[in-house]
Amino acid sequence: MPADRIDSVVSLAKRRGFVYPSSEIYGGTRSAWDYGPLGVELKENVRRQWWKAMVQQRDDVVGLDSAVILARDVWAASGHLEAFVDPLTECQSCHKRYRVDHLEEAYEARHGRPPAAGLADLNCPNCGTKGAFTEPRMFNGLLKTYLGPVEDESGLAYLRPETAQGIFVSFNNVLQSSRRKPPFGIGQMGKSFRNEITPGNFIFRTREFEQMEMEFFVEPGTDEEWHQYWIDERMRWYVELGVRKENLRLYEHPKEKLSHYSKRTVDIEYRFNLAGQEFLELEGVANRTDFDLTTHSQHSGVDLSYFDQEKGARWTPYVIEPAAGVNRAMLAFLLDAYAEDEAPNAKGKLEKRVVMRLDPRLAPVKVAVLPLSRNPELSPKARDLAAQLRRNWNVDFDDAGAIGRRYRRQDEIGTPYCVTVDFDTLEDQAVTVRDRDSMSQERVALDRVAGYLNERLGAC
RNA sequence: GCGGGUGUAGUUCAAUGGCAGAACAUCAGCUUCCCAAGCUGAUAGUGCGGGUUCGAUUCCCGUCACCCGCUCCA
Repeated sequence: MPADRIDSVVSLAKRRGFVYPSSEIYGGTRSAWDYGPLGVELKENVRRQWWKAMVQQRDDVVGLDSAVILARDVWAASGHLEAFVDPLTECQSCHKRYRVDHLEEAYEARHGRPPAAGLADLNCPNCGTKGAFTEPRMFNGLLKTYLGPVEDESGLAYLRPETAQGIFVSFNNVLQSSRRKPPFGIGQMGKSFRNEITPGNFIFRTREFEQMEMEFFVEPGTDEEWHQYWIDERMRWYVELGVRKENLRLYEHPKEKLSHYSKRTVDIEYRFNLAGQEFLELEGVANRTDFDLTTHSQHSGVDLSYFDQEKGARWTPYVIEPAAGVNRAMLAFLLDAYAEDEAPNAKGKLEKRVVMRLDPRLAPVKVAVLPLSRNPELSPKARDLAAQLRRNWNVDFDDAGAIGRRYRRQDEIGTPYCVTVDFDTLEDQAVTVRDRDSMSQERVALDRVAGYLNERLGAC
């Protein structure tokens, strides 16, 4: 893979309308990107494929679309208020975490004065080691807003930093209304917000981003098996949609660095070659144990455990969570689809061709209809065909300029099929269908075009 | 957050303290045109804000954005 592939993809993204810097006419705004006409299609296709694989095609998963702004108590219970908002430090000896202000208050209470050298003067309350604290850090913050007419504490609300909590707090409702029982899952896609300290690297880390999360509820004791199942399942998904196996790898989180809710987390990493690192996280598959359901039971006073009729026992399900980023997935698909090869030009000389080898299910445009030239007979015929095909797929119609150039334009955005209407069409009622990858051409009768494409594109 | 770098048309690059150019791309027209062909024409730019100056795209300051490195990364 060329080292500058990311640059080529970023440039192509802007040029062809996948991704632009947001608010560009005002100088841009940090870490915000807009998805253009092709980007919105690609992103939607990524989402659709996830939903199909994770919800629609499974009997044991149902969907949900919860609110972005949840009750404030949700974030107190989930641990996010504590873990996300305050300056935290960690003892490098025993890896216990503290709020910096708590430590300093405790010191002052004992000595009557604040620590002169700050954290370096403090002993770890747990293991006693002195001066082993990391620099205090504001962890990923929650974005705040104020609801209602007065901007005061009573209206304070948070934008969700993950979609998962909306699932946990609706657990009982879904359980009841969908008549499912563990093992079963609840899937959800949507925007989340994190006040990242260091956003950047194109769309890789942004403060506003989109998640595809699924919480899979299982009986305690079966959780480790299910965890492995979902790791494999998610790897398979990426590969099936065009990510090369050699560009993926698994990363096992070290025990001492696990997040507050997790027993084991395995990341699916992709070779992004960003931020000075070869592999970066694409998706996390976490075993969240019964942490979330238990903590919400305690804080809300509503029992979120499950009564197992068969066994006559009540237990709190463990949760396996595959949590993917839509934007990261889209970038990975773009990077692995990007290819340069050679194709003959009008003079028969080989020239560089940029081809996005996107899986047809992901391609923003499925079919381009191209009359051989702009002509009072060809163009209307081609327009009619385009209108007909448009009932099933995203279709581009283009009659401007040379035919070769129009093929190249479609190659660059990953359109799998080009249909050319030529002067013979007026006689034989047939068109040429050209395949993006094989560059092969086939003559297909006009009234068979939709069927021909349907065989190849299926339910794209 | 720290250090460094870069901001000129959609893109890649020129030039200049005194009218900012080109190529490619885009758009329109001509061409029976199957892989970025040809011809004619058109649209389009000094990130933003100050300062110095008769005059600033150029020099200075600030700011914003992006890139690289470090840091961070539940």
